Amino acid sequence: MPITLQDVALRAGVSKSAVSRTFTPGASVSAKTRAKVEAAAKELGYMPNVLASSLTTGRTALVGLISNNFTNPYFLEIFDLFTRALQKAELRPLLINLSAEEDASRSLSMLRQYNVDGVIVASSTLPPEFAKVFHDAGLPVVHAFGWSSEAPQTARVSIDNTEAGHLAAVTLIERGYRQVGFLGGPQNAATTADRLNGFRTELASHGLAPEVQFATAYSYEAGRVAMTRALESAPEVDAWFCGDDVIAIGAMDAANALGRRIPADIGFIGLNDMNMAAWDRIALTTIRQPAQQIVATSVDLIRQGIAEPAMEPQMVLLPCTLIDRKTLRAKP
Amino acid sequence: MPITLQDVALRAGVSKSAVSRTFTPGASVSAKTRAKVEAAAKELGYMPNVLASSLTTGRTALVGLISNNFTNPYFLEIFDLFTRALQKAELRPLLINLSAEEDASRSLSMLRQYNVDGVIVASSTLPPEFAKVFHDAGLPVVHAFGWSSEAPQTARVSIDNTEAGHLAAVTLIERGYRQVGFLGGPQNAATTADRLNGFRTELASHGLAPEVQFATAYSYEAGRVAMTRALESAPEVDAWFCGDDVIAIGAMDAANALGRRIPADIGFIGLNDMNMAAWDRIALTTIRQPAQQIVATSVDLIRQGIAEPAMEPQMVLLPCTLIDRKTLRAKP
DNA sequence: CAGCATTTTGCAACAGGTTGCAAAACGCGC
DNA sequence: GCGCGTTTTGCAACCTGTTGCAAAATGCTG
Repeated sequence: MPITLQDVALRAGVSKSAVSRTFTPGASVSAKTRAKVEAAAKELGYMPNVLASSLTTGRTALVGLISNNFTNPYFLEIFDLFTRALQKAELRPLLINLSAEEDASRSLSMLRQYNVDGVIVASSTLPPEFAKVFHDAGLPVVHAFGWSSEAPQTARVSIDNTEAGHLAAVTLIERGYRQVGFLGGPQNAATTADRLNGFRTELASHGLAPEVQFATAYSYEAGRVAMTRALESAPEVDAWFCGDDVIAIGAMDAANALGRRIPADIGFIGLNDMNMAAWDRIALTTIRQPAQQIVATSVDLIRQGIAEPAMEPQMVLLPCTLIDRKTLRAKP
Repeated sequence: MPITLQDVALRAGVSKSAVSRTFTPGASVSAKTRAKVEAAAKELGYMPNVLASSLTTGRTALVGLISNNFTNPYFLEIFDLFTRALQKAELRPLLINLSAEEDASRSLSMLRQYNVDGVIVASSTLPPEFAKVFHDAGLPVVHAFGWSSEAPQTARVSIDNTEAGHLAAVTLIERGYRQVGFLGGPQNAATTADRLNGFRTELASHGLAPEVQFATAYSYEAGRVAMTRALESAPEVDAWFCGDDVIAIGAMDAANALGRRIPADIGFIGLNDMNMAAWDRIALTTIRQPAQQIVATSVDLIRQGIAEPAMEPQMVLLPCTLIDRKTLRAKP
């Protein structure tokens, strides 16, 4: 049914090789042949079959895009950025949703079956070891948004989470808060430990120690239930650093529901700076991850990894910045 | 490098065909051969190469998932549902982001190059004609969330938008609103006209006519600017039906910014019922689209389309329901 | 125009599978 | 053990492109 190389060759009166070479950048074809082939191809509406050519070239331009963050609106922004960046790089994202999948290793075999050129893991809750599996299978991989300081050596790009924790602590202290809390994302998330660490060390240098709680997921509900519990068990805390904006929103709604006003009675600072954080009714003071840069860098790294498989996996840390809105009281 | 059919055949002491047949459901292999092959395959860690087999079978299990709604959080829920449903059906989503792409037709050629088995268009702003292009190219296609009553005949699944408009009008009237407005999504969106139509006819039967406005996109900002303008030009309107939840949120923030209280001074009803609509600080009264069913049906239709390409494209309309929260005053 | 270097071309093998067909093996009744 | 119908098996061709290699064509110099 569809037009093949053969058809075009026949039509143009040349060999299959000539046609193939016309569509292979850098191959040796005379201008005359090229013209004939292109004319024939156009007439017939020919498109080379990527899959067939992948057989010999070993390249599919397919990239596995793996995530399990489908309840956190921030990741819609991330997917938007990733798909655009990949498209610009002429790479095609094969999207894998690991939210419900217990058996993550199956995704490896699936991606191998499709001969993907590389894999991007966009998640902070998938363990770094997960990314390593691809690396060990000889597949270029980069882990975005999932840095942990003690993770194995796969390429990754993220903010410096220790630094983020530090920044949160500095900010809270500067605003005069002394009884502070840490409401982290899932305890097993790669990033949580570093954030807590940075937060703790900075507080310690002021002789303070945080109340520590964890939400069970990066979601509104998880933030809400964790904060409802926390307000019970540690009512004295007057400012919380939340490991994620959506958790922060859930937490704030929990606080409001218990009659606490923000920021008059209790302050909140989030992390991510998703678009929604700027909405009037949210107006969340938060630490911004440079999502655009993280994504651009990740795609760059994956391209390098594809072009130069022997290369050492690179790890890049990007800086984060404070975005001041209305959920923390002003500097005294 | 990777293990091939050949390797397994050699190892198991059988022919290539025997190995191939072992991995082809329904093919004729004796239990003994199958056992030998499976053992050998396991030892070597063999996985069939889908791409190679696609050459002869013409099947890739790849499905193009096309959208341009990457700023509306509702669509993260949609992507979550789609990826899961597709995965369950053993289909792989090749994700295409058309947000920035002016030349939509390029996606057709790209998807053809990858030999996708089918295409799902998940968008209300891509014109029905866009879906038709795939249909005309002989590719099974279903258009989800983009029904328009006068669209060409491609398979599609959606709520009955006329009915949704009707339901919104009935609800507003029942609550005693008489000066009502319609703040639609983009004017060219497939669904907008039907919604307005249903809304209008029901109002007309009560001798009323709505103020009509359109947002330029399905986004918070678009809703906000449209409502800021509308509150200026039609301050007398005391309840708005918004063509989308996120537009409604932007609109409500605009109203609040101008000092109007919700629902005391002005009421809002949205459409979609995204998870976020239930958040305390939003608590949006809205019309729920049965997203789960729309997705499940779409995936079903695409499977049918793949299995039985000659089949007539089906069109299914699902019912929507009112979810009452706090942005409309109670029944008098 | 011959002679030589360079570029272009087609052939055939190959990538990793699938499948129609005929031959081989099997199962079973007698 | 034989004959017959079924099932299983392997061969070889094929799916759509790519590529090494040698032959053919071209360009250039003298």
